[in-house]
Amino acid sequence: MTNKPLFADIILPVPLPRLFTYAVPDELLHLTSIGKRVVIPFGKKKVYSGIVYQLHHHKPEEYETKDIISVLDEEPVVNAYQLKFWNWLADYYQCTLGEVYKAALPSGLKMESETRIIYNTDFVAESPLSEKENKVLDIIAGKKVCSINDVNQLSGLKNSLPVIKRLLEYNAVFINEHLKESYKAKKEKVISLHPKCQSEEALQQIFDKLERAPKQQELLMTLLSLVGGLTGAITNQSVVKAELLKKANASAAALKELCNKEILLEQERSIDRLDLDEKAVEVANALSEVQQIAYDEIKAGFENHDVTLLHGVTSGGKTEIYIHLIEEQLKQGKQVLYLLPEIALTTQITSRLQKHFGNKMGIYHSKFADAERVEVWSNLLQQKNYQLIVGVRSSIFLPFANLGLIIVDEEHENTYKQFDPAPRYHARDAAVVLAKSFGAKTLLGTATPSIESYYNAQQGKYALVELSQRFEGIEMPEIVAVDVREAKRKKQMSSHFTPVLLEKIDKALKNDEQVILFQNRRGFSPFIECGQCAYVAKCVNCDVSMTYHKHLNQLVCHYCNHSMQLPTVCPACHSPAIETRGFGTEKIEEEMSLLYPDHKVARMDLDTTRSKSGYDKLIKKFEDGEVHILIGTQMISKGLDFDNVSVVGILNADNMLNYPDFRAFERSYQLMTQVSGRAGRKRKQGLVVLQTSNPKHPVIMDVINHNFINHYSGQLEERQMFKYPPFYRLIYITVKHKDQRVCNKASHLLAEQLRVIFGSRVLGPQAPVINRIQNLFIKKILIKMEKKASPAKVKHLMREAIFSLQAQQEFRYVNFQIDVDPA
DNA sequence: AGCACGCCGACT
DNA sequence: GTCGGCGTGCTC
Repeated sequence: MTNKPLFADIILPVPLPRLFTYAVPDELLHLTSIGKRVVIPFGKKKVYSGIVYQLHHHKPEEYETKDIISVLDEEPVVNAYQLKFWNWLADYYQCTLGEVYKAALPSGLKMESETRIIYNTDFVAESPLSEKENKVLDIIAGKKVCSINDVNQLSGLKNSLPVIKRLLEYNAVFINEHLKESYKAKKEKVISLHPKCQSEEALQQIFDKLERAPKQQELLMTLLSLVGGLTGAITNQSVVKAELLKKANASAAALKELCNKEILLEQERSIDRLDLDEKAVEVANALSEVQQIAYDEIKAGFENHDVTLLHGVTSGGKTEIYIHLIEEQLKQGKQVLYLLPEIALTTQITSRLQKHFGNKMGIYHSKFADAERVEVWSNLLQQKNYQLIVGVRSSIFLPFANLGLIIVDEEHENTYKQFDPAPRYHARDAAVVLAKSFGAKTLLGTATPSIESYYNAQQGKYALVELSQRFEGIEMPEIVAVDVREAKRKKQMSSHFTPVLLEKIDKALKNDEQVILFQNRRGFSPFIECGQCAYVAKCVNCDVSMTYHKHLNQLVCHYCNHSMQLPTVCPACHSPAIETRGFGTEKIEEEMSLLYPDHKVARMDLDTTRSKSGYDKLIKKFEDGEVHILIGTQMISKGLDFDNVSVVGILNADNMLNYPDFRAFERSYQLMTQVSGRAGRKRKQGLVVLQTSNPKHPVIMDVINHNFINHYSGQLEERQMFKYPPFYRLIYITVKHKDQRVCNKASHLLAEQLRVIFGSRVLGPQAPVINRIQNLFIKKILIKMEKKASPAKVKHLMREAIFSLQAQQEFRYVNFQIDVDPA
């Protein structure tokens, strides 16, 4: 048999729309297989790790292949289900496999080369070096081995590359490309009883021998108590070294002595950071009658549907139903994925689930260290203990092997849609596809279904289960709309608060109850304006006004984070009459503190919860009653349960409703209903005060009446009339370029070209509300396709049009990005 | 996307 | 002259 040379098509973390073919050298033949990571040279000097996508014998003709350097894995890190799923994603959301790869793997499993500069200790200069060369060489000599970045930083030079290059020519330094693997298994030292001493008699003798060494004796005693007594010690249980020393208050020397005497044994154990011990697990609570009915209906729905939508009111006890469903899957040895929007994935929900599923449950969260994500990944890969994964959007990429169920909680949340960078995927929709590939079911749960999902349910594509009673007979909150315009006219407003709201807050605080105030805008005020000449401070990079943040005393751009000092006089007319306009959470916080000096006010928004602990701490404080008034952005609307909130205030319902987007009403309804759901628990009806200048607005009426169906049918009618989802499929093409003229021209030509094929389905190009972000001008083209049109064909034609445009010199650097099913 | 290469103006 | 900016082309 002749051995034909083998080639591998590799997925690389580069945004190029193709795979790269490498030759598999003979010595790696038996090691190379699909789904494994391989190290390959790329370009002149880069080294990457990529994923083997397929193997074949077709030698590429147009170019010489390079060889694979090495194979990193003994077993594939990506399985066949995943590769199939990646393919679907790349195709549906119009991105490259490389982009999917980048999004899918935790960075610890991706490796990029880093150039290392190594000092030549034998170097003797033949001719004197320049000042710069000397400086750089000294730095390298000092560190022996360093990266280009190190040199740049330490030398203060903007670009030290040319200098390094010259040093390289003199042979003063060497260079090698080194793959760095950022993930390292964490190790810890553990102590156990030495095997020689693992019997009762042996221990007795040892204690006798140690009579004159009380410190060592105490150490041994402590070990015994920590492992749970004599039996624990004899069955070889171990204790973390640091913990033992601390508990016994002993010195390392004493411990060393015991190890030398072969009484104790010190070993290194790589900890998974995951607890592998079986934990006591709580049995799930029995379902209430209503919950039981919903549970049965969900199961019945799965009989003949792949997807079931559970429409259950806020605090209807959905989680309890989920727990029962998960339990059932785990009993059958199936895996479950429980998806939550980023912000809702809090200790509140995870600890509740952990009680039931103990160490069978893994958490996949973007705020966790990457190492922990790698561990979740490998735990699943090796099919260790994890059977339930609770995670955010990106957990759909985990290496599942036999999924039985995916739960998408808060299905309506738009944070399931990734916007930047590609892949611009919707985790809910992708989850349905993922589940299908396993023959598994998907459960969508929410109190405020998205129009799309509810439509699918109404059409019979999804099964629909309604859970309309709140858990334990808690009443739905009473919602009152207060007319801000009228209050303003009557001069009754104190700042941004109507008398009704203040009165209710007073009452709640007097009763020792808590208050939540919702304002969907962070910062102090959304813009500052000169009272003299109407100058408004704008971002230098983006076409937006700068938001004033008082605690920083700075103006911040919410699009690019550019910040600047607050001017003391107007930059345009030099008048000192600079005024803040509008209001954000920060201002509300300040005003509340002034109005209620005896109560603790806290604010929860992006600025106060940048860290994971910041968020948890705030919630804990509020739960413990340390904070009486909580002010927040939409963050507070998501999946939080508080026991003692009697009043919720929505400070400005209008700015959501007026947002120029076809989903503005849908989103407003969802947001207001979800925020309202935070009010009232345990035998007491909560109150929601909704401040608006248009109390008769249909969306507000629907919120007040808890009338989802009316809201839904109204929206559906509009969607049909104006050609929006669920009747039409939307695709946005965003055109970006730093030169406005080029951007305009490119977008016009593209729209024209598309119109030839798609006619009036093409809208635009239009300048978005914010037409410049980070110095790039933006135009948008919208394509509205009938649902029945083949998306594959549409996308193909669209790609062709973009491709032909990009082939023109003028538009070579124009950036086109495609967003399928935009949120 | 990076990153090298090469051309050009600015400044010791 | 060299430093650094930026436009252009390439990656199996």
